[in-house]
Amino acid sequence: MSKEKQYYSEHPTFHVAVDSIIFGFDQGELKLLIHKRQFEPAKGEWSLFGGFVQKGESLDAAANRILFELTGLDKVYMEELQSYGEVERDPAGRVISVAYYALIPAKEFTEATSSQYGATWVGLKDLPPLIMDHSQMVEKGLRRLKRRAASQPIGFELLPREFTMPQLQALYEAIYQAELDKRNFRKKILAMDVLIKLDAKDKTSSRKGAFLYRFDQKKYRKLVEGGYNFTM
Amino acid sequence: MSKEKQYYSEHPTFHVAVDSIIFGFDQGELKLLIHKRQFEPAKGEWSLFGGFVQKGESLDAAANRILFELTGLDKVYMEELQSYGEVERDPAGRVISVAYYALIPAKEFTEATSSQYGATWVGLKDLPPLIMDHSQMVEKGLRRLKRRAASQPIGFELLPREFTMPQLQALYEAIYQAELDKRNFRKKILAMDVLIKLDAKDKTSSRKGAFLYRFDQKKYRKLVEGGYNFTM
DNA sequence: TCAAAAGTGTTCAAGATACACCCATGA
DNA sequence: TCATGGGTGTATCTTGAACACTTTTGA
Repeated sequence: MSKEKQYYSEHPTFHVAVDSIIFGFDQGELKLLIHKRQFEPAKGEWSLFGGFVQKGESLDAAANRILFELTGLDKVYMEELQSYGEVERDPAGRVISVAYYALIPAKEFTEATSSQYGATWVGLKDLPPLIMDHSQMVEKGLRRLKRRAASQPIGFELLPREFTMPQLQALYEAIYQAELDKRNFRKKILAMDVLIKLDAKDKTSSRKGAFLYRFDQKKYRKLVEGGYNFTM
Repeated sequence: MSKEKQYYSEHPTFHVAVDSIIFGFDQGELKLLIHKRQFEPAKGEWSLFGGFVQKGESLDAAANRILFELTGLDKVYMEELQSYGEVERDPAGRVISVAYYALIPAKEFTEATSSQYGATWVGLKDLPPLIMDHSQMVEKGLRRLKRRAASQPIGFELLPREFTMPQLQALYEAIYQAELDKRNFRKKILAMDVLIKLDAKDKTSSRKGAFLYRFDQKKYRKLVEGGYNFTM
C-alpha cells in the first residue's frame, strides 16, 4: 500500500488543470494569444491555452509543457496568477484550474506559427467571449500586469531583444491605457540605468530612424531584486 | 456515465489541500498563528492550518471551513496567495496545496481559545521550523502583506474596530520592520480621510490617553477600489 | 513634580509633471 | 522641400523626509 493511500485515501481527488494567459505586444497594442479549444466539451470555442496536470509533474512544469505543446513557445516569462476552484466552473466536471500568465514578444510567435498552431493574437479590446471563467482570468491577469509593470520594469519581457524608445513607450501606454510624455518617459527610463544604447537605428517606422536599445541583464536583475518602484 | 468520466477520465486526479497563513498583531509585534499538526504524517510538528478540499466545495469555501474548524474563526479577511504543486512537497503522497493568507485582530483569538484549539501565536522572529514547504508559504505571505500594505490601507484588518494612532503606527512599523516618524505618519493617514476620530480615549498605555479612531467603511471601500497608493 | 506617552508644524530636497521646438531623412 | 516621426531641456509643483517641543495625567 502506498504512503498516499495509507494517509490520505479517505479524501477526494480532483482533476487539476493549468490555463495560461499569454500577453503579447504588437503594433502599439497589447494582445492576447488564444485558440479554439481542441477537445470536448466546448470544442471549437475560444479559450486560453490549457490542459491537465499529469502525474509526477509539478504545476509549473505542466504550465510550461502545455504552453510548449500548444504553441511551440519555450523559455517564456511565466508566473502563477491565481487558482480557480468554483465547483461548477467547468460544466463537464469538477476541475480545479491554476491560471498562469505569460509575457512574450509577439514577434516570437508570428502569423505563420499562429496558423500552424491554430492560435490567434487578439487585441484586448476585441476579445471574443472565452469559455468558462477564462475572461475573468484575463481580467485578473491584466490587473496583475499593470501592477507588476508599476513595481518592476517587467514590460521588457514583451519586447524583442532590441527595441526603440518609441516602442517601449507605446508598450507602457498600452499597459496603462494612457498617454505618456515623451521627454518624461525617456528621462525616467534612462534614469533606471538598465538600457544599453546601440549604434544601430530602426528605420521601419520613420525616415529619421530611432536608436535601438538593449537592456542590461545584470543591472536589470539587480533592479528587480531591489524592488525598484516604477511609476508613470 | 457522468459527464466528467465521459470527457476527462483519461486524466489523473490529485488530492488538493488548502493551507492558511494567519497573521495577527499584538503587543507591537506581527504574529503568526500555528498549531501542531493533528494527523499523520508529521503529526505533532508545527504547521499552518490546513486540510483537504472536499467534493462539492470550492477552494475558497474549503479555506474558510478549515479555518473555522481549526480555530473557530469566522468572517475573516482571507485571500488566495499561491498554489504549491511540487511533486515531492508532501512526503506522504502527491498533494497540491493552495495557500491562503488571512488577517485577524489578534484579540479575536485569545489565550483561552488558543489552548482550546491547540493553536499558538508566534512572533515572526521566533518561528519554529514548519513542516514541508510551510515556511516558504509564510515568507511569501509576508512579502504579499508588505506589498499590499503599501498599496491599500489593508493594515486595518489586523486591528480591533477601535484603535489609536500609536497602535496603528506600531502595526505599520511591524509590517515594514522600520521605524516611522509620528508626525509624518499621522499626516499621511489622516490625509487618506478614512478615519473617524472618536471622543473616547484609550488609557491602557499612557496616562494621557490616546484618542480612539474607527475607520469609515464606505470611504475605505472607495479608496481600495480606486487603487490608492500608500507609501511610507 | 515628574515620568511617560500623546500630540502638533515647518523647512528642505527630490521627484513628478507640464510644456515647445529643432533634427534627420526619404519621398 | 516638406511631411513624418525622433530627439532634447527647463521651470514649477507636489510629495516625502527630517526634525523638537508642548501637553496631559496618574503616581
